[in-house]
Formats: sequence, structure tokens, C-alpha cells
Amino acid sequence: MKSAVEPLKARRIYLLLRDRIVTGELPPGARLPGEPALATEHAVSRVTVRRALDLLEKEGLVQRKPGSGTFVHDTRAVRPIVADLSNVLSHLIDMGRSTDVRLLSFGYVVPSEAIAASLGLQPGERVQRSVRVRLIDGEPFSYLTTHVPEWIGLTYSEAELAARPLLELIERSGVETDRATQAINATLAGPDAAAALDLEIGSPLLTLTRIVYEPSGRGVEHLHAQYRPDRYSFHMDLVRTGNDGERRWSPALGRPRSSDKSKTDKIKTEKSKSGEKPTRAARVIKQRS
Amino acid sequence: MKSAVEPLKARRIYLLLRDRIVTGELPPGARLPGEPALATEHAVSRVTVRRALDLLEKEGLVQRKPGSGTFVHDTRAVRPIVADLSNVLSHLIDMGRSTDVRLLSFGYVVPSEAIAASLGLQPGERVQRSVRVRLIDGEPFSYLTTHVPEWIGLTYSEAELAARPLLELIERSGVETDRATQAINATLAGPDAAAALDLEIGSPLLTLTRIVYEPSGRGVEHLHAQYRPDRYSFHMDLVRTGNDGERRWSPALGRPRSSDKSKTDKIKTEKSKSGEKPTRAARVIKQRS
DNA sequence: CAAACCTGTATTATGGATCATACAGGTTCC
DNA sequence: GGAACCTGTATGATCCATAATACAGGTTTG
Repeated sequence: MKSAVEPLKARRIYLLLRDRIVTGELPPGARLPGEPALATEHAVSRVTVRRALDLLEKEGLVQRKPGSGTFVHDTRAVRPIVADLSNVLSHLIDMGRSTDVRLLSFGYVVPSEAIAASLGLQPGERVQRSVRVRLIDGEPFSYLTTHVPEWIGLTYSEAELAARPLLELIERSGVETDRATQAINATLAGPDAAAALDLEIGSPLLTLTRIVYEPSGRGVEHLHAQYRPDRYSFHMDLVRTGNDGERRWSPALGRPRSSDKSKTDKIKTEKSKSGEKPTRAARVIKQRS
Repeated sequence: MKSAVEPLKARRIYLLLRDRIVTGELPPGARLPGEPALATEHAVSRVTVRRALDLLEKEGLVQRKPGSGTFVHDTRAVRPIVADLSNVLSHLIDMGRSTDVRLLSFGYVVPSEAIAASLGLQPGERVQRSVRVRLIDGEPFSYLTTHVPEWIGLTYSEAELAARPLLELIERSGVETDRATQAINATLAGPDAAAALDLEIGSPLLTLTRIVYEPSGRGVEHLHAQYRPDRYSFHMDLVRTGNDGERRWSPALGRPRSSDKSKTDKIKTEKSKSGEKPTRAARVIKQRS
């Protein structure tokens, strides 16, 4: 019996340290354990620890000072974008931040059985499939794959999809949308999503799968979204609704009441180093929401 | 110049194929390229391809048929548990499935800065920290870390925490809880969570961070939950609420309309096949909700 | 200054991942 | 039946990640 394939130890340690940094367990400026300590702690050699630290340093997450130690880079305070339940980036628009959309793929295909079933299609019926990447201030944070029944997709062009929200185009075609279901989950980044989101393969991603229905019950849009957890997360306020013995929470509708001065609300608006990172030519169309 | 640490080739191919499957590019039932084809396509040896397929097979994503090919498994064996937004496993109770709780750790510590801030504590103030694992039908699916201010934690014992929901104990101490905030995100499994959830380090996890407040605004509970994405996911129904031009969704309150026969909370007390799966000695206390 | 840390660098040894190749046996299709 | 696929299995060679160890040089602290 061969032992199961297991990730490189260096990569494992890199991921663990990276997680402790981005989750705030190791706050900016903190000095992390010395290389010998990390080596014994994880039962690996010091060489392996160094390779993990090499990756963190290359990524700009830590800074090494010979003779002194390795420290969490402080200027890396990019707090994740916060979206409410309806997946609306209300804060962003208020703050004048720009979101761009890059259309990576566009075409008509025969969908997988699962997607066909969720949209209520006949076997063999085709759908329009598109892959888009959404960026905020030039940084990618979501990787969207959408499937729309062909008869709806044909009512708009590729250029229109790149420029306007998909749901708007669907409704423009005369379709009414009144309800949807969605599921939130987690997965690992595949090669395509990793490349689009500027991540390494195997990074964790937050996923959202949403199916939009028209009143008759037919599905009109299947959305599969993958988010960088360090740049995007779902947030909601809850209120107690259960009676007496029942302990239950329900989402508080309306605008989230930004909790007093909880530090999660501090969103840096300016990021002055604009223009340094020219986006690839390609198709980049500015789009609201 | 040392070459950068790069993931095992087998793992990379595993992730690549996995991505093509979950995104629907390779629909259930489809036969994926032969091992020699995959080997040349990715410029690796056939042995390496086989190791990638081994992982997919062990995960239940593909099925191999000697002489015929490797096929995407049609029926996802285990369907994840579905929880609604309030994190209530309503379905489970309906179905008479049992959830157990295992208390892994219990003690009083000085919390990290982030947790102290979220609970509104003074520097140096101590909290009660507990780590629990929740199981369904004997299989672990969530890893919970809770922090509670010391003055509340002292009102109940370790045994009580293992037997009763934490929120109930908090309220029993005289504290009122009326609102909470929570964030959903994704991360990678660390050593502790991986061991508790029977996963490999580096597996993706769905996380929920919830802070419960009393009316005065002080935090009374900090909950950090990590879920196995293959056994747990958040699900919600949405309805259109935006006016005219605004495309907006709001969570539909009330019971999810997924299963028509959603009876009111029938709580099955018995678990007929008891005694068959003897949980490890340790402390395992049955607990409702 | 000196002791005790730290990172940076180099060495050799070893085991595991990978490669290239070959063959056995089942399935598909003509 | 037979050709052309496929997966399953075995082999030995090679390469690379890792381990173990040692030493150099900077930083911190008393």
C-alpha cells in the first residue's frame, strides 16, 4: 500500500503560516518564531522551514532581518471587502471604489447534467457559458462562471455581457426574476481560477452558487462564483427571533449597522499607488456593481 | 538561484482535474482522457497521472473501469448537510439524525488582541476558551472554537458546556443576548482542525465567525467555526426586493422551501441503531441543536 | 565585551517522487 | 477474431525535497 500523495512539507508550513497571518493571529509587526523553533514545532528540518519562509517573503507577507528575526510585514493591511447576504457590495459603491470586469470566456455549450437540471433544461439543450473576473481597484477578487439558457443568451452580445450586469440583460430580454437559491461553500483553487485571481493552485476559495428562477419556476441563470477569502467575505447582522426556550437567529434586514468601532469596519479608501500595475491589454470594461 | 518550491506534480494534476469536474466542464458520467493522453498533455509520466487519479478515486469523484476508462462519478455519494443562515440544522432534526459534541479543550486564557477587541475586553482580561467538535451520525463536520468573558464562563462547569448549548448557558447566567454579527469565509485546515475533522492539512474549510452581543453592546461570545465543505454548507432562498432599476436580493425568511414536506420541528429522541458505533471513550455527550 | 539569540550559507546523505519502459488482462469496435 | 484502445502492475534509474550538521556573521541584552 503506497502512502497517499501528500503536499510538500515546505508548502504545508507555508500555508499554515500564511493562514495565521491573514487571519490576524499573527498581527502585522509581530515576530514569528525562530527558524529552529518552527523546525522542531513542525517536526521538519530547518532547511524546509526556510523554504516556507522564502515563499512568504517572496509574497511580501513577511520581512526577514538577519540576526534579528522574521516579522509580519505591516503595510500588508488589505482588509477583505465585505459583502452582505445578497452579495451586494454596497460599501464599495458608496466609497467610490471602482470595479472592473474582465471577460475571459464566452460561448455556447451543452452544459453538464447538474447545471442542465438546475436550469430545468432538456437533455442536449445548449446554454451560454461565460467566465468573468471581477477586480476592485485593479486587484482580482472573484472568478465568476455563469450559465444561461441559450434562448436568453442570444438576446445580448458578448460586448454587452462584458459591459452590463448579467441579471440586467436577462431581465431586458423580457424574463421576470423573482426568486433565487444560493449556497455558500469552500473549495481549492484550480489552475484557471488560480491564474485569474493571481493565486497559487490549491489556495482556499469561498464559493457561492446561485440559481435564479423566473416565476414559472424555470431557472434562468446559474452562477458559480469563487472569491479570494483575503479580499472578500460575507457579512451579516443577526437578531434574536426564537421564542423563550428557542435560541435562534435571523438575519437583520436593511443596511448592516456597522458595529460601533469594531475594527472590521475600517476600510482604507485610498491606495495611492495607482497606475503602477497596468492591467493586461485584453478586454477590460468598467462596470458598476 | 534555487528553483521555487512547486507543488507535487501529482497533486497539481489532481487539482486540475478536480476543478474541471466541479465546474461542470467534465459532467458526471463523462469519460476523461486516458492516462497516456493525460500524461503527454501535462508532460508527466503515466505513473504521476495515476497518482492524481488515485486521489480523485479516493475522494469519490471518479470511478475507474479497467479496460474501459475513468469516468466522473454520477451520484455524489455524500450530500452535504444544509444549514440555513442562522446556522440552524433544521433539516437534521427533522430527519432524526443525531449530533454529538466532543469537548476537546477547556480552559481560561488571555485572548489574542483581535478577540479581546471584539469582546470589548480590557488588556490582560481573561476569557474562557473551549474547542469542540460536532459530529453527525458519528462523522465530524465542524470544529468550534469559542471565547467567552471569564465572568460569564465561571457560571457553568466544563461538564455543562459539553452537555448544553453554549448560548443557553450564557443566558442562564443572566446575560441577555439580542444581536450578533457574523462573517463567512474560507481557509485552509491547520493541524488541529485537520485532525479533528479527519482531513489532511491544507484541505479547504468553510469558516463562520460570530460575535454575540448583549444589549449594552458588550460582546459575550466569540465563535469561530470551521466546517468541512463536503459535509456542510450554507443555503438560503432569496427574493427580489430592489425597486425598478435596482437588482437586489434579500434572504427569504421563514423555513427554506426546499423540501415540501417540511414538517414542524419533529425532534426524534431515539436513534434506533444505537450502540453500533461506539464512539471513542473520551467525553462524548449527546446534545440537542 | 560576551553570551545567546537570530538569519544566511554550505555540506553530505537519504528517501520519496518521478520517469521511462515493459507486460498482463479487460473492453470496445470493426 | 483481431486491432486498438483502456487500466493495473512491476521494474530500475534518476532527480529533487528533505534531513542532519556545521559554521559565518549580525542583533540583542546584560
